[in-house]
Amino acid sequence: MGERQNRTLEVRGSNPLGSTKNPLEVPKTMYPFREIEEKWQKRWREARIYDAPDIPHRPKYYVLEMFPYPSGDLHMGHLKNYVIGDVVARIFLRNGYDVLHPMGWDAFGLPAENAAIDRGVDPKKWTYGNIETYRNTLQRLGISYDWRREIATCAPDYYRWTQWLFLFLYHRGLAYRASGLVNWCPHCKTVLANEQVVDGKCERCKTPVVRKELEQWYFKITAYAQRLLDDLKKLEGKWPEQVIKQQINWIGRSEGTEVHFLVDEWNERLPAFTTRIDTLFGVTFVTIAPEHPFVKKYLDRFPNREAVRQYVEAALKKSDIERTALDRPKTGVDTGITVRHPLTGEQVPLWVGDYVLATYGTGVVMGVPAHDQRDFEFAKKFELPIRVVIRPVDGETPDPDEMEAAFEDYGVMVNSGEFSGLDSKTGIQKVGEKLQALGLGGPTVTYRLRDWLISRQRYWGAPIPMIHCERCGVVPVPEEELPVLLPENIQSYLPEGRSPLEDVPEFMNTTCPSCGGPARRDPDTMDTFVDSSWYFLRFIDPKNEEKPFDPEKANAWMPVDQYIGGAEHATKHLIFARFITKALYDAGLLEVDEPFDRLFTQGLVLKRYWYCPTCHRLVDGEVQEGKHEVCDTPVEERLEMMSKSRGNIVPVGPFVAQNGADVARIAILFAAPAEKDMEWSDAGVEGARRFLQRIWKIYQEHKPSASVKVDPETLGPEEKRLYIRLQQTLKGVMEDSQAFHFNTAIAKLMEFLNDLTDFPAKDSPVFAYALRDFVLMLAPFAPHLAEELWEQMGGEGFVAQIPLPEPDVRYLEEETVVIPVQVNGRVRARLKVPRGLPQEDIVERALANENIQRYVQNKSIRKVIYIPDRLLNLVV
RNA sequence: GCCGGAGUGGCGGAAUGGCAGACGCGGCGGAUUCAAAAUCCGCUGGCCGCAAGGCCGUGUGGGUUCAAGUCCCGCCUCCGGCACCA
Repeated sequence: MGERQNRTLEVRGSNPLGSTKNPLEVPKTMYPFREIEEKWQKRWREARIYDAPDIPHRPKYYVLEMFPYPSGDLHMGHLKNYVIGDVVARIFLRNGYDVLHPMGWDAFGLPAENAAIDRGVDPKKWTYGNIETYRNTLQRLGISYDWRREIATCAPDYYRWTQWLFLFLYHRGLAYRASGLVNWCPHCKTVLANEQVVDGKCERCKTPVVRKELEQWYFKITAYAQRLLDDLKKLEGKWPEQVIKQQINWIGRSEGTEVHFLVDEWNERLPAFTTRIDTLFGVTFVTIAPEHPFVKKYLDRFPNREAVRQYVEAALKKSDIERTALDRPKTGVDTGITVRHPLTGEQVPLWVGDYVLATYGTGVVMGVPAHDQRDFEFAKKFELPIRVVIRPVDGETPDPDEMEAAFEDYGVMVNSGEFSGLDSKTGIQKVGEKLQALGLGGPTVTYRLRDWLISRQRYWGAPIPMIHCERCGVVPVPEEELPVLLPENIQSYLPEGRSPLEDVPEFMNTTCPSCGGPARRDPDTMDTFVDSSWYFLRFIDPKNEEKPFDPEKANAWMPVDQYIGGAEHATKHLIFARFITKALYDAGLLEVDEPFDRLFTQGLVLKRYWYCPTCHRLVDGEVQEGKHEVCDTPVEERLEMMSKSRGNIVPVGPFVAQNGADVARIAILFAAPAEKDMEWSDAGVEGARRFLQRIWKIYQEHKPSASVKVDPETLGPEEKRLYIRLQQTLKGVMEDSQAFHFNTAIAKLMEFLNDLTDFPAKDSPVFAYALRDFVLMLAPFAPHLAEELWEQMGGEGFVAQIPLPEPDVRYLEEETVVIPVQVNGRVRARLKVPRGLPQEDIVERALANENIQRYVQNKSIRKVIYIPDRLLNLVV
C-alpha cells in the first residue's frame, strides 16, 4: 500500500506529450537553499522566537490549523494547510501580537490498528514513528510553531483529560448509555456516529452500513441543537457561508405539530410528527417504523403478527443503502389494528412501513395520501383510500380518483369540519391549538441532529472511564484514578465485533469504586472525534497535571482567532467542538461559547494518476499505450484528493529535500486561490523556483544595504515611479494576504521583481531601498531566503520579528495615467496624460487624436462620460 | 428533488460595473554555448491585414446600462453537501 516511491507523473493537459523533465532534479544554478534553510531554522529555534507566553500581555492572536492524523508521509495536501496558517501567524507576529501557533497529533485511530493487523507492528510504535516523521518534515518547512506545546492525543497525559471530559459530561447529564439501533460497519466491525456514515456507507471503508441493536454511550448533543443553530449567527461573515449552511442543514430544525393517535384497546397513544397538521382530516392510515418500540411491544398481539414479524426482520437486515434507495417502491404491512383519529374519532388502520424512519420525529407518520407524495405512493400500492382536504387557492378541489400525484402545496382547507375554509397556514396554527387544548399534541419542534454515539469497539483509542458493577450498575471511575490506561501488548487487534480490550483480563477486571466488589471496565474506546473536540484548549496549557487546562490561561487565549482546515469537517469536528465548548462554557470553565472565531477552509490538493480497474490500484509508471502492462487492462485517468490509501501522494519530505522549503511554500500558495481545490502539478514548481532564484541573483549582483534611506521628494521621475510602485506593492500584498489571496499577493511580488529588474538606475538609493522593503514583504512567504538576504544586507534582528512596512500613502498613485478613450463604448485610443487633468483638456486631447477623429467626425457628441483618471467615453 | 458553489487563452489563474486575459506555466523566435542545460531578450486569445487598424471573444439565450466576465431573468454543464426528514 503506497510503499513505492512516487515517480514523476506527467502533467497531462498542459503538456499532452508529457514532460521528460524530472522535477526532483535540482538545477545547478540554484541558490544554496539547503544551507540557508538549515541555518535559519536553527537560529529561530535557538532564539525561541515562536514561543508563546502562558498569558499574553500584548494583543493576542491564536492561529490554529486542524492537526493531522500521522499516517505515513506528510504530503502536499497537508502542506497547504500548514503553509497558509504559517503565513497568517508570521504576519501577526510581526505586527505586534502575541501569537499562539501550536501543532500536535490526532494520534488515536484505526490506521494504527490496521498496521498492527496487517504487519504486526505495535500501534503505539507505529504512531510515534509517524509522529517523528511528521514533526521532522514540518520543522524542515520552517513553520513557526511553538513546539514546546506539542501534544499527541494518544499520550496518557492527554487522554487522561479526554476521559476527564467524558466524566464531566456524564456528571452534567450529557453522557448517557442507551440501547438502540446503531450504525454498524460490518467491515470495520465497529459502530459509527451518524456523521461518519456517508451515503449509507462507512466513511472509511465504503462498506454499506447496517443497523444493529447495541447498548452504547452517547453524548447529548441534541440538548444543544437550538444553541448550535442560533449561535451560527455569531459566525456569519467569519465562517464560510457554505459551512454555516451545512451545519444549519445538519441540525435540521423543523417546526411542526405533534398529534396523538389513540390505541384504545391497550390504552396507548402513538404520537406522530407533521409539518402539515392542516391536512389532519385527510388521514386514512397511520404508518409506524419497523424499529419502533411499540411494534416490538405489541407484535404478538397484532392480528397480522406473522406478516409483521417477517417484515420487521427483513427490514432490520437491510442496509441503509437498500432501504433508502431512491426509486425503490414503498413496502409495508398492515398490523391489523386500528388507531383513533384525535379529532374525528374515526378508526384508521395502522401499518408498518420502512419508509418511516425510526430516528426522525416520533417514528410514526400520519398517512395523508392526497397531500404527501410518499403517503400517496403507499396508498396507491396498498389500495388505501385517498381523501382530499386541501384545495388550491384559486382552483377546484382535486378529484381523488383522478390524482396522479399528491397535491403538496399550501391552499385552503376543505372537508375539515370546523376548520374548512381556513388557509393552510392559519389552519396549521388553529389545529395545533385545538390539539393542545385536547391534550392530544400541539406545536413542537424537531431536529434532524441525533445524539453523538461515541463508543467504539476498537483498541487504539481512549478507554471509556466507566465501570460495570453487578451490584451498583454503571459507576464512573473516580477522577483521581485517571487515566484509565490503555493496556499494551495486546494479543490480537483483529476486530471481532467487540472491543479487543474485552480479551484483556488485567484491564477488564477491576473493583467497583462504589462497593469495592469485583467489577468490569467498559471495554470500548472513544470515537477519535472526542479527542479532537477539545484539543485547542490543551494547547493553551499542555503540561498541566492538575486539570485539562487552566481557565485563566484559556480565557486569555480563547477563542481561536483563526482556524484553518478542510471543509470536510463541517458537520463533524466543527460541530462537535462547538458542542463541547458550549458545555464547558455552561459549567463556567470557559468564558467563550464558540471555539473558533474565524474559519478558513482551504481547498483540497488533487493529484492525477492512472488507475487500473482490474488491479484496483494506482499504476503510474506501469502504463504502456494506455494499458496496464501487468494485466493489459485499459487504465483510467483519475484526479482525486491526495491520500495515502489511493497512493497518489506527493510526499513533502523528498520534495523539500530537493527543492527547498521556500520553493514548496511559494509553489503551493501561488498555484491557485487558497480556498479552491487545486491539482498538484510539478509544472507550477518551476515558476516558484525561478522566482526565488531571480531574487537571490538580484541581491547578489547589487548588494543593497538595509540602512539606506530615501527622501521621496527629491527623486527623479524614474526613481519616483519605482518608489510609487513599491508603495502600491506593499499595500496590495498586505491586503491580499489578509483576504487569504496569497496567489495574487505573490503575483504582486513577482510584478514588483519585474519592475526591479527593468529599473535602469540600479545604483540609485531608491533601488536599494526597494530591495530592502521587498525582503520584508517576502518574508511571510519565503522566510528562510528573506532572513538570509536580510542578514546579507546588514539588517538587524530577525526579519520574522520586524514589523511589516506600512505603505507611504502619499505615494500610491502614479503621476501619469493612461486613459482609454472610447467612442460609443469601444476603445479607440489611449492617451497618456498627467494625473488629475481636467475633463475639458482630456476631451480636447482625445478629439485631436487621429483615430478618434475617424469615429467622431460628422457626428455630434451627445454625451461625455469621464471617470477621472480612469476612462473617457464619447457617445456620438 | 432541495441547499450551496463554479463555468474566462494550450494550462493554473487575474480583473471596486470602466482597457478582459495581471502573474505564472507551456509554446514560438532570438542572444549566449562547440553543443546542451541554465540564464537573458522578444512574441504568444481567435480571425482579417504588409501595416495602420478592424472584426469576434468570459458556458448559453435574453435584459438593464454610455459601458456587463461582473447586475437582473431564463436555460445548459460540472463540482460539493443533504436527501423517503413526514
